Amino acid sequence: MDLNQDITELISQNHLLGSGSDSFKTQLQSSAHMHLLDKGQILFLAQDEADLFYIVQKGWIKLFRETLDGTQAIIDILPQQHLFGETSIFEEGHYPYSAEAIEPTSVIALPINILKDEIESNAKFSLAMLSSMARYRKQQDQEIEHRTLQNAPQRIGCFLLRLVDQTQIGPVTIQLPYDKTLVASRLGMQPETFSRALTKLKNATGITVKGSTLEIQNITDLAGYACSACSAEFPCRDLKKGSCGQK
Amino acid sequence: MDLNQDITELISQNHLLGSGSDSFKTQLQSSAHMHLLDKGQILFLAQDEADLFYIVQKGWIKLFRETLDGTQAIIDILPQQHLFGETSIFEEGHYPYSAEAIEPTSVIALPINILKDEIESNAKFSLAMLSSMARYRKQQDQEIEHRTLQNAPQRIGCFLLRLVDQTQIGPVTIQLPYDKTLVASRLGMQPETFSRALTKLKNATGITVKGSTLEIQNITDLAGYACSACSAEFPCRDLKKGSCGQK
DNA sequence: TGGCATCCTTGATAAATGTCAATTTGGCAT
DNA sequence: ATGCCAAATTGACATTTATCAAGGATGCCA
Repeated sequence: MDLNQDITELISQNHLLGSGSDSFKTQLQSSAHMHLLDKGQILFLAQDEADLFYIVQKGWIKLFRETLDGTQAIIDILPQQHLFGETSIFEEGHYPYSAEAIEPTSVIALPINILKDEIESNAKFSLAMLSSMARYRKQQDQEIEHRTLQNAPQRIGCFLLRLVDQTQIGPVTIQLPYDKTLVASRLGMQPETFSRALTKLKNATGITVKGSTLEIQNITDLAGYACSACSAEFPCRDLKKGSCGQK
Repeated sequence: MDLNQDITELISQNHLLGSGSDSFKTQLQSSAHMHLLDKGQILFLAQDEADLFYIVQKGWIKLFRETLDGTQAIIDILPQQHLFGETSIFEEGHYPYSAEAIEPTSVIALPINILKDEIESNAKFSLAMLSSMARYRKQQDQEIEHRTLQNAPQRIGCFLLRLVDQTQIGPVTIQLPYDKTLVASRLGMQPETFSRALTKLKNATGITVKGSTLEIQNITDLAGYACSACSAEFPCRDLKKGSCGQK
């Protein structure tokens, strides 16, 4: 069947899950379920009891937390292939964030117990988990640094640089992966600030913007502008891999 | 000897190292060296080759990274007992940050290979490492949220709350652990902003300030002020443990 | 094709934070 | 005690970002 085929691939292609034992992968596969989510649909809320973890099969998942008055802090916006919800293993069985589909999205639900057992019984796998956590941690460190040192236009520039093949030289055309409003909140700023900051970035680096399609004339110029307020040297090789890490 | 005594205790009391095998601890102990650092002395720089990791024995260690123009982003300021430098295991053997003593400080240097071997050979230990990383990760998530949602006075309030026993009710006297300038940079703001924000906090919550000694009249008021812009409910039990996590 | 909802942009203004400069304070060593 | 140095505060001002309000663009569905 097509579905099983897909799930098998998703599991084995995932950096973390793929490094598990065969029996682990078989077990996962046989208990996997696909969930279809509408745009805006909530998959789970922070503090919910966590029996399942997920892989994004298609679409995008927004992870966030919110204060009592409803203000949201976006933790991340995950593309295909990404794992999420698995850290509840270390959170006494509760999700540490809420998850919502930002467009029609399908996810694969997998029992978290199977993962937990594999971590505890397969030393090699727990090392893989460690290195996956380490990669994530590095990303978070970078994120904090960016929020501290970069202004709005620079954060946008940095975001764009991660969307492109950084070894390329010539002009590149890229597509924003989701709404500008979402990019804004992903970068911790208001939509209005994003809009104005993008204009500034345009004037400073010569990129062109048409809707959600951007053209970078000169990657080096963009990097010079964005990365001057960052401790990581360009190209950000760490981040390229990091951005495919697991949640 | 006193020194060996101390090191033995430091190692066994550390949440992570203490969970290692006996031979691991013996090995660590026999290759441990004490380093004395003056105020302002650099222990290592980001990107340095990492053969050693450290425990703070006495004093404070500032972890930071800086951009080309010398602007610093403080990652953390570590008190006694804290581990640091160990994540270079996952960074191809290079330190991901620089470390500096902010006052006369002694640290214990330990060979990172011993740690690496223990992680790879002792499954139980690698689980402990995992949970230590998970705790840290949670802290980082919180940190990002705070920077996104809290303003300067609230961040200060939150910082103060973590210095006190949050279950207490009556007035509490606390001592800032280090310079206000450092607290400011730890919270990602300028010294001037810190000073003014502390005045605001004073007016809003009735705390009193005399030099580096603060008195909180009513913890609940302070929490109401600071935690209203935070997704974690007060008291922040996660953070209390988290703040003793490893680096 | 028209209409509608959503997203995006822009303007005006306010609030928060950063920057620079000038004092003031407080601790420490002589 | 005195003087000195670093830390802290305060004022004036610039910059950045947020907020509120209005108008324009875009895409989708009937």
